[in-house]
Amino acid sequence: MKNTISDIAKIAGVAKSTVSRYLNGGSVSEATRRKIEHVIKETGYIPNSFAQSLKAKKTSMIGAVVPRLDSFASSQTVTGMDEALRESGYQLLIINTSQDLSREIEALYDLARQKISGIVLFATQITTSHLTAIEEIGIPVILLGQQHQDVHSIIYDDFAAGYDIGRYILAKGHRDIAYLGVTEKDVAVGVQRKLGFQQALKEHGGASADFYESGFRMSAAVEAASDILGSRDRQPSAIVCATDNIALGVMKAAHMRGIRIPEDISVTGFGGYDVTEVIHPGLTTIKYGYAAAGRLAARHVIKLVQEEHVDPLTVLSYEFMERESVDNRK
Amino acid sequence: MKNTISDIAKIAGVAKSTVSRYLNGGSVSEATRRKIEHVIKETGYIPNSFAQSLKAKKTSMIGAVVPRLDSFASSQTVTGMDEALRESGYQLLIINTSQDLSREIEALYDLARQKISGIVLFATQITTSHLTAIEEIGIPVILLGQQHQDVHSIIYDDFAAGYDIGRYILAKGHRDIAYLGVTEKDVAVGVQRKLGFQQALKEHGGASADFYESGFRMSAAVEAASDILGSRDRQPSAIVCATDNIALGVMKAAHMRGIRIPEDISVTGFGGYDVTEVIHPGLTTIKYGYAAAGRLAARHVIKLVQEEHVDPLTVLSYEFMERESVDNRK
DNA sequence: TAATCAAACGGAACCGGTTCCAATATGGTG
DNA sequence: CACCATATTGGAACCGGTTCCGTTTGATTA
Repeated sequence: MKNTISDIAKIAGVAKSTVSRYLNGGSVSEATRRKIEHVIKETGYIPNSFAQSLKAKKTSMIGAVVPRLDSFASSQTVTGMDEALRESGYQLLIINTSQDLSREIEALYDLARQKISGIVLFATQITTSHLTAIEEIGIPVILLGQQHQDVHSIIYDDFAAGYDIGRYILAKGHRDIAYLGVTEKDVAVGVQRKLGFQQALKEHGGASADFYESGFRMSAAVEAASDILGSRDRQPSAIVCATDNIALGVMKAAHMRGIRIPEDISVTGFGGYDVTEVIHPGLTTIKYGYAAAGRLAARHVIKLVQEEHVDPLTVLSYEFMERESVDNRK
Repeated sequence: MKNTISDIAKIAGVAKSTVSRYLNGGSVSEATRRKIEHVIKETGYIPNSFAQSLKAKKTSMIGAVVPRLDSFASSQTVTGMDEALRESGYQLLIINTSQDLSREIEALYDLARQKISGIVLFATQITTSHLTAIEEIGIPVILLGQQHQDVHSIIYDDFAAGYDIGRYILAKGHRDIAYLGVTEKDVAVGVQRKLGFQQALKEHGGASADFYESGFRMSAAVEAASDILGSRDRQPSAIVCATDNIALGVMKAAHMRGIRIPEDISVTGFGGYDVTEVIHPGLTTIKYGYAAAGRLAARHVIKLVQEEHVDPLTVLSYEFMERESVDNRK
């Protein structure tokens, strides 16, 4: 049972061009329409989409290149993208790079080979390899989470968010602060948030902060936090964390040492993961609209595919979520 | 700049069959090899994978049909699948159905159209439409999370897990128990876990349980829990929840009412989400190996594609995670 | 030196659709 | 009834690769 369009045509006693017309809404008489319909139902014929795309020279697929799937931010964003794409008749093809930069490049070429119409790149760093790849494949690309002047970008306002967190912590009276960040290779998370925070610190004056670095995973944060909490010299009264995951790690480390939050030490996060709301105490954090960002990225990339105008840079806003993890400095 | 294999051939001054041979490791002389290599580098030629798959009549893609992406279980499982597939040279195509059963059916046909080699279906319910679709598309399918005699299945041992939880709660001295479950349409989560729990109850004797139903989302669980905790008649000393999300909802509801866990009431979950470990108190729960399940599903589907033997049913084991959310009944 | 053989290569068919174009059928009009 | 516009249909070319087959070339061997 091969079931190609020629088979259908033969059985129905018509030319395959007629079957094709039937399938694509061309002019077909009522009589043959019924014949063909019957044969198709009978045989369970499913058109081969390769042959179609080969002729059409394109697909209705949009690629998403993500560093990891099992994070709150990624999965929310991807879900948002998927919704928006489906509404517009596009299909999403997700490529997970497991945080391997070289695989991001591979992914770009891979998607080009598959004649994907557009790509959303969940970026952490933009290297020259990225730029040449984007250039070479000749497919519209949207950068999500990082910006570059040569590529359409959608970013979160990490600087402003960091600034807000800084102001808030200072307004709560904290003067000895630990900032637990991540690698500066990640411009948005590692640099911008910290810069915003430092700006607040500078404007305020009279407060000092020590800067530490941790990995993105919670276990790394637990370790880093243990170092901070365990040192015998002056303890910070607040720990500002570059991500919610890190903040959760800090809270766990604190709890293991019998340090109470927020009575003994205050903690803040970044991201607005769902769990930050349900845990006790609730984590004060910055909430980004990941799903909305995904939908926006989808809409942008579709516009680019259709050669409509898209602003080269979109800055997304955020929400400040004040919960219970920050106390007034005694 | 079209850059088809014919263009390359023309520029290099050879036949396109020669270029094809060059690309696929056929016999090509050193001289022409260099010529072609040079032209390809020069033009940035990328072969069109449609044309390839059209001829090959298949792809190296495996589809995953998932009800939602933004859940811990799905994203972990998908990540595991992705890893295993990549190792074997397959690519993963994820289709998110947003918990819409009819879209699962669509997805199956969609994947068939795209000549996907195999499918892993993250199932919640198996209807006859599912079975006819699976039958009709003629592509190997693995059911993950639910079982059916006619389809290769991988399931978690939900019955045994429910039984273990029941025994544990009873051993801790609880006699008035509330079971907060989900719809029985979901055989694995809604039925099996409950049956296991009831079995433990029956074997033990002398304890009673009230059964409630909630949705899967945390907000639904908060509401359901509020009903249980708010009723004036006899309060249960323990609430057994069918998922971790529901347990988290219960914990939140309890906290909002000033009810302490585990001092005033004990709580258990199912699933083993990461957060259950970091929250306070840690949630006693059943931990499933989602990533491992994903990898296994990938291996199974690959075997099916290669027409090797696969056991029709694989039952995965689990880990009992005893934490702090259950106390001895006073 | 002639016969033999393998490597290298070109040409053509094929995968399964879509679409253009020309041929035929249909129907309405004067 | 002849004529013309329109609807329907079949045939063939094409999309961009792969592969089979037959020919050419150069080297090896008798």
